[in-house]
Amino acid sequence: MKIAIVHHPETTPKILAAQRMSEKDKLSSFTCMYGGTGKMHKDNPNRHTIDILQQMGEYYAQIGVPWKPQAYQKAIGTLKKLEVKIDCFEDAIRLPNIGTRIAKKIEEICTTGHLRTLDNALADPTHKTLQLFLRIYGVGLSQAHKWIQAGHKSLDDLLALPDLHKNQRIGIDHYDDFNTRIPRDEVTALGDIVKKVAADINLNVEAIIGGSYRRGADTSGDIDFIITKRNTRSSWDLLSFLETLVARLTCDGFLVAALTVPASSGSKWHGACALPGNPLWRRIDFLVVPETEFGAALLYFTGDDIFNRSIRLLASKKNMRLNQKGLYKDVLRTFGREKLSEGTLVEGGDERKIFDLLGVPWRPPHERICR
DNA sequence: CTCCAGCCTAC
DNA sequence: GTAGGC
DNA sequence: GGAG
Ligand SMILES: O=c1ccn([C@H]2C[C@H](O)[C@@H](COP(=O)(O)OP(=O)(O)OP(=O)(O)O)O2)c(=O)[nH]1
Ligand SMILES: [Mg+2]
Repeated sequence: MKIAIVHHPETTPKILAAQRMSEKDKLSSFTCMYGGTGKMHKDNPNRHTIDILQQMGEYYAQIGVPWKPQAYQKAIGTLKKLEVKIDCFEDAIRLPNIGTRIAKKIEEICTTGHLRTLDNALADPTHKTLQLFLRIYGVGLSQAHKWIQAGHKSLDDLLALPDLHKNQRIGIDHYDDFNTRIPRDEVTALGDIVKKVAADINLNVEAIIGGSYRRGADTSGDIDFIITKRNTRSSWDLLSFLETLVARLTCDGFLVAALTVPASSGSKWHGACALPGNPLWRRIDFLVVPETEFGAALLYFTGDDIFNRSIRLLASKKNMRLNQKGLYKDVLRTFGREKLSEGTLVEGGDERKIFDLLGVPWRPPHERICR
């Protein structure tokens, strides 16, 4: 029995528990295996570190550095679960998803309160403009950087450009709308309108709101519908319904723009809508799926995106493949993990069965918040 | 040193 | 083929 | 940038 031994921080039970997550079974490195509720204690002792690392990751994403943003996201995920403050390199380096580079940064944040790398980055005068442009729907890194390079500084500058894409123009015209979160009650109200019209067209159709709403969020970035119909076996069986639905909702003045529409093989309609009497345009998505693909589609459209990527990666490690249509087995891949064969469908209809088949404990939607 | 999800539409 | 998006 |  050890007595009177001074406890080094890294030997506290909480840190040991976190270390254990990374060792042993490799499965625990998949965030889909334990999920998350997105709720971090407001008194999380690492909140300042998390905030700075978040900004660092966002910065790398904005300048287009590949993978670093995801790496920061994972490191942040680790810190969010801790109840103990990590303030030195030695403690940080022991944690899963935190290596030497981020451990150093954690120490710098805790001793100086900030990160010089980040301060320098944010001091760049074009950075604010970059952020402005990147929040335009239909504008990504490539376009935003080209416009900056060309000296553009404001949304008005951009509106004068002759070669704006259709959606980029809409994105600029409705810049504030699309960057305004939608309160949960409004999502419910928008949902009721769609459900009513859908039922009026065909009583065998069901419309479910997925996305962040299904995960229980109090505000959403957009509204995501999964639309299905009894006794259907291909999304092709629902395309005529989708056309009718869109036509009716457009006629009613509810749908105000189409952003992307499905090709003959497609199943997703993306556009904008507005509540009567509310000038704000909201982005809206319809995913039409046959009964046989409902579970996989629900899983996909419930997300979050990090959860999806994690569970799909897990599937691929088991020689399977998960997409919005189903779970497939015996998928052949190259040494570079590139898909060579489709594999054979094992399950598409039932969300729970997909979890089971992958050995992932069932997570209700509100426990699939991994960012 | 290699891998990091998987798919769709617009241009 | 590339960009942007879910 | 981290894991394997
Ligand atoms: O890169 C992505 C983006 C989204 N999705 C899935 C998960 C996500 O939950 C769903 C709907 O996408 P959306 O962009 O609407 O995200 P959200 O989770 O609904 O959040 P928000 O409140 O911002 O709409 O599509 C992915 O699988 N990969
Ligand atoms: Mg959404």
